[in-house]
Amino acid sequence: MPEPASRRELNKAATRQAITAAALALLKGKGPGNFTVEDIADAAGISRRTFFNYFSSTEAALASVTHGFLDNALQQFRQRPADEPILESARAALMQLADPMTVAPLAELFTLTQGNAVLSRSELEAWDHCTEQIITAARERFAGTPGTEVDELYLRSLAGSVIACGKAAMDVWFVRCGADLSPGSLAVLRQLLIDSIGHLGSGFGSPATAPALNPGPATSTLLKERL
Amino acid sequence: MPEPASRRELNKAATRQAITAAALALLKGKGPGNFTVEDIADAAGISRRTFFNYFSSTEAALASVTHGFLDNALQQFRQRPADEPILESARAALMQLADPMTVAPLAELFTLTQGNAVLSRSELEAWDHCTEQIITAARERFAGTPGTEVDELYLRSLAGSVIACGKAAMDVWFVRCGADLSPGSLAVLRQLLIDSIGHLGSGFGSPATAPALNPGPATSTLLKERL
DNA sequence: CATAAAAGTACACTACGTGCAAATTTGCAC
DNA sequence: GTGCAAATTTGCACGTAGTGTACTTTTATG
Repeated sequence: MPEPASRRELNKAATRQAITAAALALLKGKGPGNFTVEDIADAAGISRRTFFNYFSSTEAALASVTHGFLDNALQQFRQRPADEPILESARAALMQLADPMTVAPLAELFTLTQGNAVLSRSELEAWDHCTEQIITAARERFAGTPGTEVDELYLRSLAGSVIACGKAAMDVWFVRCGADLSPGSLAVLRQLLIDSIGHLGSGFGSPATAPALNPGPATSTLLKERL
Repeated sequence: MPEPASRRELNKAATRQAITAAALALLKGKGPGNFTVEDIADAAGISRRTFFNYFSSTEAALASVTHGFLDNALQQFRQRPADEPILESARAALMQLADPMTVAPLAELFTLTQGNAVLSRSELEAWDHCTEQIITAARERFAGTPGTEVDELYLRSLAGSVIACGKAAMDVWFVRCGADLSPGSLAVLRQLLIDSIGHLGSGFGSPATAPALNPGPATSTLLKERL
């Protein structure tokens, strides 16, 4: 699909973009809960009704940021070689999240919604949606191996755990570095993602105490797949 | 706290119970989205305004079922011995969920809300809330070991993964057994919970194909803790 | 240019959630 | 049981959310 860029598609994409931009601007300017759908519509130059043609709620409009963010990782996961250990694929996909351009909007959104129950609810939904898609992707991958039936429990446990680890890494990163997008901060995020998947790969058998000044071994000894 | 049972407390608890019961009855009778807060209030014998004194929304009233369900497991987790391998504690806590009395309301709720986006959103929130509480509980446990600093990433990854595995087991169970609460069905759930935590404990290293007719080894070889 | 389809808009309507003040119930002392 | 203070319920009003519907504008196509 190189050129589905008809005028209509472009307009819709532009409108959609205008809405999320307006919503983010209002969130930054007035704080969560202090603006209405009508405010967003006015700022985006559309009618209130049209807003609802694009998003079912204010939170949905803001959650589109997270969706885009996670879709990015999912896309990475899908194009990993099928014979690669699945945790390695997950690690590679999550690593994509540490890209400045990618995390920037999410980091901003995260700092603005911290501590707001209503908004973080939509965030949860986005992560869950991503989990479902990973389950689908992983199922398709394993289905490629003929003669063996796919273990639904394995799939769902694995996908859920991977997402949980990614989320944990993001959470710890935000707490530790705030919205800092400097190379050093992103390196921290990358390491956190590696370590969380590492913990997962080692069955959480390592001690629960921080390696502190010795980040090396935690990442080097973990991803020893059994296949 | 053996007797905080003043008249006021009892009345409030009764009202709260009446609300959730009315909400569940309406959910069963009319289906999700086909009844209003006013309907619930009428059925519970209170005013619409009073409903909102107890719950912030219809979904919140229904999610209280899930909260009670998960609080049960959390309570189990808290009273496990502190020197026990943490995954074993998690397994024991999750095992509590396979009790007929405990799962019954959740199973009913689950079948009624299957495929309803609005309602499952509140369910997600409940699971996430439980995750946060497990993180707190686990942090307190590890903090008991002096001289060692607690690794936030380990904590959050672990708690998130455990919850994800519990959720995965429940999902698979519902798909496989529906709302069946027979001893056999509960045995299946118990085994699913054991297996999911087993996968987690072994770092998801076992092949992704179902053991099929050989359920034994999957559970016996997994929980080999490294401590 | 004609015309059909797609997208945006105006309007009306139900329901949600909350602040507020009046009314009712409960706990407690006398 | 009477009086009184605190807790709880209730009715009312208000702004906002979300949706159905019919109407207008924009875009694609011949």
